[in-house]
Amino acid sequence: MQTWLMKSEPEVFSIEHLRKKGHAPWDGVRNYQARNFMRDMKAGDLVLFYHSSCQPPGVAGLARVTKESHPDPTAWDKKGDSFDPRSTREKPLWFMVEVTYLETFPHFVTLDEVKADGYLAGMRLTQKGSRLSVQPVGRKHFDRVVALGRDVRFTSENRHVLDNRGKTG
DNA sequence: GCCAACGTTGGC
DNA sequence: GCCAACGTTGGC
Repeated sequence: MQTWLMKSEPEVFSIEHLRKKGHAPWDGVRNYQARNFMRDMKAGDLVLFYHSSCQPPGVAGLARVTKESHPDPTAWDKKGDSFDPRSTREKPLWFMVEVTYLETFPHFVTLDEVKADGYLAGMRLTQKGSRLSVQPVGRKHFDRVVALGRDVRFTSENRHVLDNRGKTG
């Protein structure tokens, strides 16, 4: 099983949208590298759902790949924003996968936290100029982000537990 | 809104 | 195949 990170602008499609729908086509990707990574995805692969172009950006939760790559029909929709006349039904150019909602982290793992975490050094996400909307994540990095996201000690309601440690004793 | 860092396009 | 112009991403 491989692990990945996929970016979405929450104003367009957030993890909350995915939660409500249950599953969704990850369509509209128009970058060759990202497309190639999606082609490598297998059903069952796990995905960090990343919110981009928002304040703050960061990893919001987890999803699972539930359908392997198949032609992206939005490339054929002349009226849509993702239309690409080079993609035909006979020779599709763009592909997509289906992702299914797994969980929203109790703690939203911000990009700043990812950058500051020693275990996460070298993640593609934080490398300069890296803009890929679909990218592989090493298993150790993946597990670390999940651990941060699930650690309720870091949630805003519980932050004082850590902040106040030692102040009274 | 700015702009750095890429990626893509198309003339030559 | 080179590269200038243009488009996009996405943090800031």
